[in-house]
Amino acid sequence: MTVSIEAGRGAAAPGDAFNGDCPGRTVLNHVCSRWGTLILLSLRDGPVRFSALRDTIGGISEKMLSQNLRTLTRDGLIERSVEPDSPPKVSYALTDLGRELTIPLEGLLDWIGSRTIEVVKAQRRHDRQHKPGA
Amino acid sequence: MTVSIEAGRGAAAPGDAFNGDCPGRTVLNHVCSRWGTLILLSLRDGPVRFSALRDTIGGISEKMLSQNLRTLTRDGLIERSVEPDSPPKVSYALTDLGRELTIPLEGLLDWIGSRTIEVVKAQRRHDRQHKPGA
DNA sequence: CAGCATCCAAAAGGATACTG
DNA sequence: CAGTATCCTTTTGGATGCTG
Repeated sequence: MTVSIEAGRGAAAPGDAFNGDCPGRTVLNHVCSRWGTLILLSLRDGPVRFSALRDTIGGISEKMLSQNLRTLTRDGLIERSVEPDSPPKVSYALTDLGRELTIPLEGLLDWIGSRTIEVVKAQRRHDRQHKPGA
Repeated sequence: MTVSIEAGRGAAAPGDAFNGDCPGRTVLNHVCSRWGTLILLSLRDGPVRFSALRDTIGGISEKMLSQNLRTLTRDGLIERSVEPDSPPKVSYALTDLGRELTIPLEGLLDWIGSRTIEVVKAQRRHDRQHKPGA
């Protein structure tokens, strides 16, 4: 089995995302999930409240938002804080760990912002060539 | 309903990943899917054959590999080429568009490689505090 | 307001069998 | 080798209703 482990080391690198059994894969899946990236990026400019997140991220349900928020909090990437008011005010913010992560994520977002048009063109080109319709 | 488009702007930016209806969201989902990121990153060092990809990406099934490969090809991010041999040799390579994308993606992978340990620690800390067992 | 629980629909994903 | 097709399981996600 091609599980080449760094000579001598007792364990495979935990951060190896290519290895389906490594924690790194789990982290990748949390961060790079349907909603994870958008949630993290929504927090770039400071703490944001639950309802604001829901409004910022088009199409997310409260259930999914809540669920992802819990996962990312557990991962130490974001932090939850409650102001004991009535009605309650809960906001979420990036931790230092999470903030590091937004650097490549922002690069990804920027790329999408500028290159999506190219992708759409490619899709159309592809569809024309492969569905020579009648 | 509630399709509030940012007032003032003539059209919603196609690349706005925060908007659930924009092509940018679709692109984000293709790139940042369970397998998309790993496939793209597997192609960093040049063309790779189907079976090699399957072996590199731990846990992926042939079905998912094939499916994602088709999607990313349609998006213009990777390119499929066949050497007409018997048995056939098919390989996949990044396009210029796809290569740009690997820059932030690589940043993400690097972060995972170096910070996964911190994430695991955070998870354990969290679990200890929230499951005060007995 | 922020959220969890429940129920149900839809999509992703895996195993297997089969083709050029 | 490099897939496709089919079937079936698992996961994801949404709608709704209820709490502090």
